[in-house]
Amino acid sequence: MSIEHIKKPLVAVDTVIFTVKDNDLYTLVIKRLHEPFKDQWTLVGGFIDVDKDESIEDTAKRKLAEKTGVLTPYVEQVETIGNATRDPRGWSMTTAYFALISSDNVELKSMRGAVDTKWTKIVDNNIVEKLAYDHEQILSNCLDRLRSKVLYTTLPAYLLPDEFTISEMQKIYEIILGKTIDRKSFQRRMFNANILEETGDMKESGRRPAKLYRLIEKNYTHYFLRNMEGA
Amino acid sequence: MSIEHIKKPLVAVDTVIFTVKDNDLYTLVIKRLHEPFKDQWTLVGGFIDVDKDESIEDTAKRKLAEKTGVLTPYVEQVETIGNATRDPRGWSMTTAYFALISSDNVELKSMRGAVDTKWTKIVDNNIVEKLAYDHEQILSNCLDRLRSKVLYTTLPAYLLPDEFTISEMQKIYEIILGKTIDRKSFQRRMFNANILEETGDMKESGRRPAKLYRLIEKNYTHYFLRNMEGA
DNA sequence: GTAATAGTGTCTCTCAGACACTATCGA
DNA sequence: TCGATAGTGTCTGAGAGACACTATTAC
Repeated sequence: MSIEHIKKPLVAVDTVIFTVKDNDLYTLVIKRLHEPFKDQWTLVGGFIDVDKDESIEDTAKRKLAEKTGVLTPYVEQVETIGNATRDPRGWSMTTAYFALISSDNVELKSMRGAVDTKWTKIVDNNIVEKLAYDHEQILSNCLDRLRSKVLYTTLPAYLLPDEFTISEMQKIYEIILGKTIDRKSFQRRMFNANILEETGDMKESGRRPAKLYRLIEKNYTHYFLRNMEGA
Repeated sequence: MSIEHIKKPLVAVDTVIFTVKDNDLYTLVIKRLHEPFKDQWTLVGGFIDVDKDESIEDTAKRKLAEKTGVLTPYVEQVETIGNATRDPRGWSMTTAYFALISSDNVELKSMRGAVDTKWTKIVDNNIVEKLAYDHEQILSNCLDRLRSKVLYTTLPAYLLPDEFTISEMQKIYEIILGKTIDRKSFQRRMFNANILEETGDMKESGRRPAKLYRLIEKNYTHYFLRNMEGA
């Protein structure tokens, strides 16, 4: 059988991009302009363009750049779903990624009056918008991956600005996990990991000023040997 | 732009199936019968058949069943690689899985004189056969995933027969990790996890007989909160 | 002074590593 | 008896959770 005669599935990429703003976790959704599912919300994604994209991760990054206006600092592949029923147009597959970006760094193209793109708050594992296709399942799986990694990595650092206080870092962890963490335990864990250095400056906040830190290695993720309590 | 005009990539599935026999970890490889890469070894895989396969995981399981003769008890998706250069026939992608099976359960179709399929030993992260495409990279990534999961899960149980001694279980862990584990620590960890029950029988071996155990829940994987020493 | 947040001291508990000791088999 | 493997007792140390205490700011 020659390769030309194989019926090929439709191939897409979808990314769940997370950011944290104030006291909440947000993700970016887009309104579809065409059928199927016209006017419904979806994740950031699209078909692979064999002419434009050198690799599948390029597709993810290109779509993200188009929607957020910046290069996303962290992108991780989560899963690929493919079956006969998820798209009414036929057998289709999608590779799902999740991305993290500091809300300080995101140039909110989407918030500049664009009606077809918006950041939506994640409350109790869900968002108010109904998502088309199986995108709610994908969002849920990406959230699970993020939450489980938060228990044993320093991934949330990608959600912080370049300089931050230890309390701000802890707050990000707490927002993702949806629960509070003991301050002393958190600080001991982070300081022992040797990933932070003091900037020398303090953050003034009206109360006692806090030391500012930055990551010693900007794109390094530390893996701890023990989980934080996940129960 | 209509959906029919999008140029679609080639889509394949490849699986690294592991088994442990005697004192070594093995994986199944296949010799290609056609160009490109005719007569070179590859992983177990093939193109998605949009008519036969309901889902992408079905493809993986179907290909495995064809080659091993049995339903594989554990299959996990690892990654999807897609780019313009990995296949000389054009932009192609593959979703990689790894599978685990007890050497007792595998009906070695491949060993019954088939010259195009064989189990090959993994020594130092590698096999003697050179693999076509980027399959060595895929093998390496699946091995990494397996090794890292062994440090905090009971996944290796899928490599054991239904009834086994705790020493046999430990041996599997040691073979995968390539290092010895303290017996007392290992037993404490497994017994505290509450995943094993005594069968009541003993395994006679010429020396002191050992208690036989089985999994309380056959398809449950326990996740520990702490890693074994991975350093 | 108070309120609020930053920062530290320290006790307890869990569990992994290390390692020694005992038990039970065949020869 | 010995050699080999099975099974257990127990000490140590790392690090997480809990929680109390001190420090520094604005008011």
